[in-house]
Amino acid sequence: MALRFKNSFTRTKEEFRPIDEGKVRMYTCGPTVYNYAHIGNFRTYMFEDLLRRYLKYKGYDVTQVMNLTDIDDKTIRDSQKEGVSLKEFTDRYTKAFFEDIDSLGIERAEYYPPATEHIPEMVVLIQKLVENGLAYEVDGNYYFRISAFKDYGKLAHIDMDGLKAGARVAADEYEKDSVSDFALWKAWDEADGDVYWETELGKGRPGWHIECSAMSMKYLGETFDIHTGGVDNMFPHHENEIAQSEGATGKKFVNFWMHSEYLIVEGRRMSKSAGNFYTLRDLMEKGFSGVAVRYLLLSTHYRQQLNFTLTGLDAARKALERYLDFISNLADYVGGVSSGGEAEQVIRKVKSGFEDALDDDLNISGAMGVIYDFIRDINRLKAEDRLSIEERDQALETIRKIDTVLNFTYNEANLDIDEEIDSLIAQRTEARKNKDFALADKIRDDLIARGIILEDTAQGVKWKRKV
RNA sequence: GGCGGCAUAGCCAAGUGGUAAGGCGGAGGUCUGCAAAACCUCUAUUCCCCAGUUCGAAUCUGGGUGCCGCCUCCA
Repeated sequence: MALRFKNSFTRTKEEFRPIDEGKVRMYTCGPTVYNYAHIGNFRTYMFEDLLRRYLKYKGYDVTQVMNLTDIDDKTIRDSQKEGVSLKEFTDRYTKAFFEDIDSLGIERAEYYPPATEHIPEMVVLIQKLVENGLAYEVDGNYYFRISAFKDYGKLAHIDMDGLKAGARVAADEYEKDSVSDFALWKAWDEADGDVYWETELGKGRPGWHIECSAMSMKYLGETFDIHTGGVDNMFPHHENEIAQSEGATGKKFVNFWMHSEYLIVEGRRMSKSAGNFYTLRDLMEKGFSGVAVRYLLLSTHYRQQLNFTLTGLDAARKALERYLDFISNLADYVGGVSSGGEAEQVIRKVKSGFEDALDDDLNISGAMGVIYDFIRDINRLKAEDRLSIEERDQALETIRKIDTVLNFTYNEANLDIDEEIDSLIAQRTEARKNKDFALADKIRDDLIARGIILEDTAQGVKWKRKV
């Protein structure tokens, strides 16, 4: 089956073909570094991680760019509130962002351009828009003239004439030609303090949308393959990016637009302004691991709203445990007789099922379904001692290949041997030998309280950390 | 007012014309000192409601009900 993605632009599933054979260039809207990112943000980054990992699994050479918005109203406001420089402020949250994506096993993009390091590129782009008659200046502010760009609204399918002139239009934007025109460059005012750039456009700072146009085209070219973000970015942000980019180059900006749905919490919309959000750090403080959060965020299809609950996170943790135990127990399996071709069939089935599902617009639920079928089938052969060493190795190789996409095993490196635990296990083994089960069980319970789970197997005592 | 999405078991969720995947939870069993892990069996006569098309519909059409999102800087 061919790889197909739902293209938000055409609103249909289309076969994916990159511009350059074997290479994919993608731009993923990144964080505004003014706070710890919440799990809704990470839901989107997780979808993008799945996308890039699956593209790599399919053999594509992926170049991904994720911007870091380190200059906007919020970063200025909050850094001033704290009395620290913009740089010091945004550096702190940039660092936190990278720590968090590491905790979640999200693979690094090739480029993380910060907006503040690309002011000259933005200025050039704005000048070009002025030249093309698509931008105008009022008191040092530059705006994009939407009425001059005839395709405006084609991504979000919004008819500008039909827009309700509503209460959400800020009162202080009266100087624009049209309320819908958006800012490309904002002239300095006192509230900006020492945050400004002296440029050919004057003293000021960029608008929000322009950074994505400038930086995406710098690193990926004027036309590239995939652009992603949360659905809320579709309008106006992505619509504006198209207007800015195509208005400047006259070329098609992006071939495939992909948008992830919201994560909601207990059935309600989560947002930074509503204050009902969980950061990754909040969940880790409650004792959940990054990989459990990863499992939850990854295992719901990206175009489906994900209703986050702590109960759901716990269910995800348990399902993940089954997956991890499968791999770990399979690796320890000493082998039995050959299954006579059954294992091979099971392996073939999971490979094709996994790929067919993900080829179909990243249908992760379908993919997880066939993986759990595979786990049960192999475990059954194991239970019947009908899995040879060779077959075991093939099964292991298969699940590990699959795991390059899912990446649920990245915490395994943490399972380093702890001398104290070994010594307690030895004490317990001795107690069991002496039929002192009360002591043996106490040691086991104490370890469980510390997140260490013991299993008595035919090959001896195994231990693992709670995920 | 405009645009769009969703409704499948206690919970999460796949399935877009051929007779309901998978996970969590629950019940019983095998194994075990007891557990854990694993395996086996069971857990939706049915997919929000009504009507229609069809040999056949969770899937298509029409109508209804309920929930949600976007409509100018929120992933």
